This record gives sequence, structure tokens and C-alpha cells, in this order.
Amino acid sequence: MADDGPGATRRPTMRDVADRAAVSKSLVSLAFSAPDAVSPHRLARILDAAEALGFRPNRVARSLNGLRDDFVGILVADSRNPVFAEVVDAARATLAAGGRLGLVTSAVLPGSGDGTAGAGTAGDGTGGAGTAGASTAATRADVRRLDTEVVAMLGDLQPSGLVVVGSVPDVDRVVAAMGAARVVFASTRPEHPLGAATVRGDDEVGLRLVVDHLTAIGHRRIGHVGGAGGRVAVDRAAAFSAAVAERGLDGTLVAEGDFTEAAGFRAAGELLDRADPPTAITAVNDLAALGVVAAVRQRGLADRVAVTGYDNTFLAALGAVDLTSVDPDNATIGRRAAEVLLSDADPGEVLVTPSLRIRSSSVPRSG
Amino acid sequence: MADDGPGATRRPTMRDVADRAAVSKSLVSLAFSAPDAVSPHRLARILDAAEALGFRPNRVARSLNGLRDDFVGILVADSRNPVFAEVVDAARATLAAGGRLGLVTSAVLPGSGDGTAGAGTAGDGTGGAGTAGASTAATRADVRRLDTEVVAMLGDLQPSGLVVVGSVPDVDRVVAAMGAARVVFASTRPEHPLGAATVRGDDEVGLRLVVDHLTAIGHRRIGHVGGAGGRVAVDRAAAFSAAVAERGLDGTLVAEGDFTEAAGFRAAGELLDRADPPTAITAVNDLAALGVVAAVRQRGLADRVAVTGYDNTFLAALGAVDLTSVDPDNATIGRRAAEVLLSDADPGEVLVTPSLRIRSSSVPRSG
DNA sequence: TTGTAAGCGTTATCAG
DNA sequence: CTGATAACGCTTACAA
Repeated sequence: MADDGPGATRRPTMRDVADRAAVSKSLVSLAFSAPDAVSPHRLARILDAAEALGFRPNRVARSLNGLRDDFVGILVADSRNPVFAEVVDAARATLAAGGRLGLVTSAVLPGSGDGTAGAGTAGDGTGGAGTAGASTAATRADVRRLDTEVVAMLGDLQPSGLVVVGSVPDVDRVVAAMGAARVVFASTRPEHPLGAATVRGDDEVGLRLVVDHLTAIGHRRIGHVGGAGGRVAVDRAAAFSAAVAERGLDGTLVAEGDFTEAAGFRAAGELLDRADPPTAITAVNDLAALGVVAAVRQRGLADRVAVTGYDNTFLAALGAVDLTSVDPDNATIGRRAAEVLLSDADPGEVLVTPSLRIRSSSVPRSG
Repeated sequence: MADDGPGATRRPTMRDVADRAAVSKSLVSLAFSAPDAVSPHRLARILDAAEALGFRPNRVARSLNGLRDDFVGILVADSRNPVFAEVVDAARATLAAGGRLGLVTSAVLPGSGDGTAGAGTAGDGTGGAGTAGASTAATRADVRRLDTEVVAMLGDLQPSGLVVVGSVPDVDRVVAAMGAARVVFASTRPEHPLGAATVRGDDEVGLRLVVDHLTAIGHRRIGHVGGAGGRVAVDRAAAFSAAVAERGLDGTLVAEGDFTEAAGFRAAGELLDRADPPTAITAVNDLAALGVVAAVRQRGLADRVAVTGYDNTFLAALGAVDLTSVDPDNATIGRRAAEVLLSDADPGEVLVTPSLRIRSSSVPRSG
């Protein structure tokens, strides 16, 4: 009788359910992992008992045994990047539809220690909304640090898979910590393409869309602002150059800058002050594009110089800006990444085709 | 010799370390949890062995035993809200300084299931950067759903504490799932103030700062846009009314709207089109303030009507806007929340004093 | 189909 | 200080 001590309100365990349903522990376990393998009669009794007791299997105890193929981790590089948020949401939804739990976690620690000033990180791997447009260029090159403890803990949970969203600092370590889990990269291009499954937007197509659009409405002198702050920037700059070369246009109208508004402002100024300035400027992301717009307006060139962004974040939709932007289709990126994990095939590198969202920042004027 | 089977590359366990260091398992355990309690000689040997083997204690196995006072969970309501990101970063930094690991996790699922369109959530509890300013008002009232599975899993990890950042849908369930963990709320005002520790910005002071500033530069007819979309909005609207009443100003210049740009635009329009329009408009957050600015500019009233936002997000610092905004000091909020967890005292409700960041959107004109 | 027993990796207890 | 032994809650052979 005095089996359970005083009326302490302990969390019910499988043992409790088993006792109440008058079956053995392992049958209860079966009832939850393979319900079809247990007789309907007892199954019902077990489920009732569990219900009555408010029992739910302890996932941690579960994870101690081995790979849990009912849950995957989602590691997001920068939680303040709205682009990543879209990818994560889509991935989670897809995983949920496939019966998997997606545990999303932030993997990157901000600058060195002092959580005092909301200064935040600068360039973040892909064009996010970024931080305050203060002119603090890249102070310390890459202050972002991988939170190895968190990654290790996630690995201890033994998920069956991991989706890495965005560029994480120490990827090798992450993969190593994951043990047997399959890793899929989303919205990033991992350093070591050791056949790692990757789902990302096709930036080459994206910039071709932009250049095509601009040439279609008559622009011949098209510039680009970006190229700095990370791999994504480099790729987009290269894609711009390729697209421009394809069209036989001047490829020298490039000014370096990272993902921040300040960088866009400065770089655009440089371009606009040249002897033969561009009539259209493409930016590496929306935030930098806002800087470009500011530079253009400052020179009284509004409605004269077309501006485009990238990522189609909510910034582009802002009424005061109404920025033409490339939509990478982040939802599809997240969904595909999750699908790769659900169906264990290795598709190598999946490129998601972006589309162009045309707004008034690039409305025809010269054409 | 054939103790470990074939050359399978299994993760090293405490047993392996114990064997290599020629001590018992429990001594290894001690070496990691209470290093001072083991003789320097063997301690070194154990640490060396661990190092050589690449051993690190399995946190999951650890959690199975009971409360882990070396790690706390951080549950963030909306990961795309930059305000929360700042709070989270500060909390993590403070926890790290206190030797605790902060596992940050997203707890809220976006709208009903379809992760296809990047539509995203509408009002998000406190003034975030929000989503695209599309005019999709509050379609389904509150589509945000608590991810109970994730919360349950976090609870299974038995953290010693939990920081809830922002308004989470089903708070009671969260608290229940946390078992013995102490819960502290940050940047939100929980529904059931059952003495729950809370750290949040003092919005009353914030709006008083705004109103004081505006009256100081000569404004007498001050309006407010907000009040809808969540508790925070209601509170700020009330704080506005109080501040205005204190000053003996007209308190009827209020138009309802949520945290979106579209709402700010519409509500501001309503105010500006009145017979006796305001000369200054305060908004519930920065994004809505951008809508207000757009409405003001549309009517050719730029430099005539002052506009202020709230949260001092990067949006306020945008060059094209340069918005005066209340800075809630999110870093302090996050830090204090973490401190509450580190030192187990229950301070009840902690109000962090905000400051006003004055920018050109409210530059004196009439004064 | 159902029950028994042995782990998963760590911590806690309690003898030496 | 050290070292067996028993939990923690669940899964998984293996036996009935």
C-alpha cells in the first residue's frame, strides 16, 4: 500500500500506467511506439490509464537509448534573421506533417560576452534584416561563435537528423557532434561540400532575373552593391557579374559593402559619384538596398535610378520604400530541406528557383 | 582485451575514461561535477584520459537523474521579433557568465499548418519588426499555437529554470510542463500574475517620456496609434492616455491599430483626417510608426507632424526614416531575467526603465 | 501477443 | 577520498 510514499505529485511514469492498466511496463512502451502490435483490448486499457494519469513518454529517457527517428533538430545560425525564420517555420511544418518533432535551437553566440549593448552582430551570412544601421563596419571580423555546449546537448538527444539553417561558424564540429544524424544544410553553402545535402536558393537565377528585368525596362548601366560580409555576398556578386557579362553590359559598376544599410549607402554613393554612374543599382540584400535608396534620394535621383534588393523581406514591402526584390522562396527551401530528412535519399545540392517581386523602386523611367 | 568489440567508433563514456585512468566510474563523475573533491593526482589523470578520449559528459543521461542546475531553458515566443532576440542574447550571456548553459528554443508554431506562403504571423504580442505590411488584418484572431511537444521535451530535460521571452499562447501549460523549474517571464506580462517573477520594460514611463518630449517641443495635440493586437498594445495605449491626462491634454486623439505598418498607416490617416488633427502621433511600435510616417508624408505633412515609435529596433535607425523611439533596454531586461534565475530570490515584478532615443522624426518645428 | 531482464550514461547512496 | 550498487524512465532483445 505505502508503495508510492506520501501524496507527492510526481510525474507519472510508464510503471504507473502499467500498474493501473494491470499490464507490464514493456507493453505500455509498445503501446506508444507500435500501437498496432498490441491487442486492441489492452491497448485501450493502457491508453485510458495513461490519459487518466496524464502520462506522456519521457523523451529524454527515450533518447538515452539510441537514435530517435521521431524527432530532428533544427539549428538556426542567426535567430534575428527573418529569412531564416521563414525557412525554419516551413521546415517545422513539413516535419510535423511527417510526424516528426522539430526542435529548433539557436546555435550561435553573439559578440564577445557582454550582453549589455544591443549592438548585435553585423553581417550574418545571408541577407537578413540585420541590425541597426550604425556605421560600425566589421569591427571584429567574425565575432560570432558556435555555442558548442548547446550543439553537444542537441547531439546527446540523438535526433535522427539535423537541419542547419544559415551559415554556422564551426560546421564541422556541429556535424561531428551529431553522431549518426543526417545533416541537411538550408539557405547556406557549407564550406566542405563533402556531398552534404544542401537546399538553397539559386542566386545565379535570382540575379539574372534582376538584370533581365532592369535591361528590359531600358537600363544599360547596372551596378551592384555587396560582395562583402560572407559567402552569400561573394556568390551574389559573382552571379551579378555573370549576368551582366551575359548581356554584354559594363561589369565594372561594382562597389563593395556588406549586408548593412550603412554599407549600402556608402557603396551606392561611391557608384553614383563616378563619372559615368549607373542608372540602376542592385543590392546584395534588402537592408543594403535601403541604404542605396537613401543615397539615391540624397542626390535627388529618386525616380531616376532604379534600385533592387534581395530576399524580399518585409523591409522590401515597406510603404516608404516599396522595393523590387528577389524572393528566394524560403518556404520551399525549408520544406525541401525537411523532405530530404523525411525520405532518406541524398539529393546532393538542391537549388530552389527564386522569383522577382517587382515594386515601384524599379519602375520604368528610361524605357 | 577484446573488451570493446571491433574498432567501432562509439562515443566514449565515463566507463571508458575510468578504465583508461584506472579509477572507478563514480570518481570520474565526481571529477566533472565536483573537481575539488578529488585528489589532484587522480583528477589530472582523469582529465587527461577524458581529453585523450574526447570525452564529455552526456547531458541527456545527466538530465535523467533530476534537476540540472547547470542549465536553464529559454523559450522565445516569436523568433522573428528582434526585440526578443536582444533579450535572449543578453540572458544567454548572463547565464553563461554564471556558468549556466542557456538552451534557447522556439515555442510557438506559426499559423495553421501550411508552411507554404511566407505569410507569417500578424501581431506578435509585443512590437516586433513584424511581417510584410500586407493588409491582411487579423484574419484568424490568434493563429499562434504553443508547440506542446517541444515544451514537453524541454521539461523532460529538467532544467533548473526557464526564461519565457514574450507572450506565449498557453503559458499555464508551459509552467506545468516545467515541473520544479523556476519560471521567470521577460518582456511580457503573464495572464496569471500568481506572483510569477516578471521582468519587463516600464511602458508607462516609456510613453510618459514620449509625451514629455513632444510637449517640451511645443506639441499640444498628441495622438496615439495602437491598442490592438495584444496585451502590450493595450497597456501602451493606457499608458499613453494616462500620460496625456497628466499633462491635461486632449485624450481623444486615439486610433486603433495593431503592430503592423498597414495598421499604422490606416489609423494615422484616420487621425490626420479629423477636423482638428494631431500635430504629433505616437505609435505602439516602430513598424506601425513607419505606417504613420507614410500616412503623414502622403498628406504632405512631413516636417509638420512629429512621429514616434517604440522599441528602438533597427527600423527606427533606418536612414530613410530616422524615427524617434523609446528604447526599452532589452539587454537589461534579459540580463535581469537571467539574474533572477541565478540568484533564487523572487523579486516579483521588475520594471526596467526605458529611455528615449530622439531622432529627426520628431525634431522641433512648432516649439 | 505478453512478460522478464538487461541495458542506455550519469548521478546518488553508502559502505570501505 | 574511493568504489560497488542502485536508481532515473524508457527501449529492446529474448523468453514464455
